[in-house]
Amino acid sequence: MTKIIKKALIKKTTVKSVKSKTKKQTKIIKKELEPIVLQSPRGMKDVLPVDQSYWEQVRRVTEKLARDYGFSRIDTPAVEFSNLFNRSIGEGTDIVEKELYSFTTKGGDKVALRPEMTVGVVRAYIQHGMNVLPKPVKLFSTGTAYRYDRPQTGRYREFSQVNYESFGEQDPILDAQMIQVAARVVQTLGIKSIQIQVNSIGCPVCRKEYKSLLINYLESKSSKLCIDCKRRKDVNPLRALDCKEDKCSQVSAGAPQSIDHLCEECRVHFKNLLEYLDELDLPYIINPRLVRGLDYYTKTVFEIWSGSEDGRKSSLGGGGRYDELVKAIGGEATPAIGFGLGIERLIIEMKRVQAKPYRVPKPKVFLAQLGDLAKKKSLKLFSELEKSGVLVAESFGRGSLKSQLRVANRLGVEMTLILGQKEALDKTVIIKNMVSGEQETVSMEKLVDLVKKKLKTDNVVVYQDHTNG
RNA sequence: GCGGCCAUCGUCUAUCGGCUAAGACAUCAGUUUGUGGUACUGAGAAGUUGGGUUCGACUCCCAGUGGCCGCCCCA
Repeated sequence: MTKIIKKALIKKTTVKSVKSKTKKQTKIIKKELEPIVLQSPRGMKDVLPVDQSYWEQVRRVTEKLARDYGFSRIDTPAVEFSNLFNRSIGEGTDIVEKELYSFTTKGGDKVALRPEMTVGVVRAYIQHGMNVLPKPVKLFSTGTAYRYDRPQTGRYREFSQVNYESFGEQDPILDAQMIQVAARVVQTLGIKSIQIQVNSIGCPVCRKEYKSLLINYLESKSSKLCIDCKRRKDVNPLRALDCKEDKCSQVSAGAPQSIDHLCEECRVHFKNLLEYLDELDLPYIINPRLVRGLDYYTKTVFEIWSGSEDGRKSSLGGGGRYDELVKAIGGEATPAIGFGLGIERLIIEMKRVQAKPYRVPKPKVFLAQLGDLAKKKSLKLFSELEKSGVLVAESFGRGSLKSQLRVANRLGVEMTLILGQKEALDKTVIIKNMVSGEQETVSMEKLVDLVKKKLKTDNVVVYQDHTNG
């Protein structure tokens, strides 16, 4: 970025010295001053038309399930005050420490692009006094989030999430239901083989005790840890349990596990959750080393993983309970739980398992026009068809009938309406059946109804064939 | 933030220290002007950027940029 500006500045000065007097040349020079890089910023992708069928499918499924499970939609800004994230996600976390897109506005406000969805929803919940609504308050949101890290497949600096949050209910039945919703979303999208990982990291009280226990343990085995984990044991000891180094996993195998050191309340909560999950027939595995990268979680944490056997597994999303968060950022104490799923990751997985995307309806009628008068009339005819609900394709810019029919053929339409000079004068239109090639001339007045009728008849035939077969 | 691999038309690929950079698919136009497919003809379309080595670089070297993979982290 700075490089480009520098380059431009350098060019500017050199150009000035050889600046010509003619206007034309100045114009060309001006163009050179601001080189436009034809490339989206790092880690940010265009979602192209060819991919929209997958996105549309995700939108449909996630929104429908949100409604089915009683979630109301909420949209919050992509930008929030920086300290909202610092306090809730945690000062020491990677997300805040090195991945936050933060900047100061012209007015001097310190703001940041949201690195996840939950915190903004919680802020909105408090700000708008949603605590007066009947509990639980269930909110669904979807949008982009931003993290400044190194892009890879399924990991972008701008990425999209769907997010489900529920406020005001502490019963573990809700934990189970949220996990169920997450699994439902993923599986409804066609990703059947998934793995649900659950864990409990306790409440602030028992987690603190467990933490010091773990630190003591790691301290005693310090010599057997890798360099990273030596650092981790002080910063975030729970992370050391997740290290892939051989020697570290040996150490962590013998390490105290958080679920063995929960307080009575947390232990019962977790036990009940597991019972609900059993009741739901949701297969899960307890991953005692599942910790999440955000500080606000308490008790239940979970992740949904794609279940590919060929090695490559990726987390599609996750979430957990955050009973302390609402109070921590200024609301009244409210138990809550939520989860997010990464849309890009869902789509990667859908493609991998060849899940069906949403089929966008295609036009079955093509409108071809020939000659000046017909061209003028065709514009209105098109809109009349559109208004009556008929999907029509056209290629008004093309001159020859031949090339228009070629397009019609390639689009695979059922019929082409031909409006030529002669027809325009007679107020008629030719209907050409693209399968049989038969043509008939009909009056302009009857056209719309006739087209609709023809399409309908065809559809009926299709349905009949279907049921009989 | 660290390490590794990669970079040619819209897409996929080829080639070479001398390049007028080749092909396929796709696109557009046409094959006597009011009818689709196939076929045929033609057109447009590329070396990521900046330096260096060299008589000469798309090709070799360095850096930037971007992508991919691993770590870290996570969606």
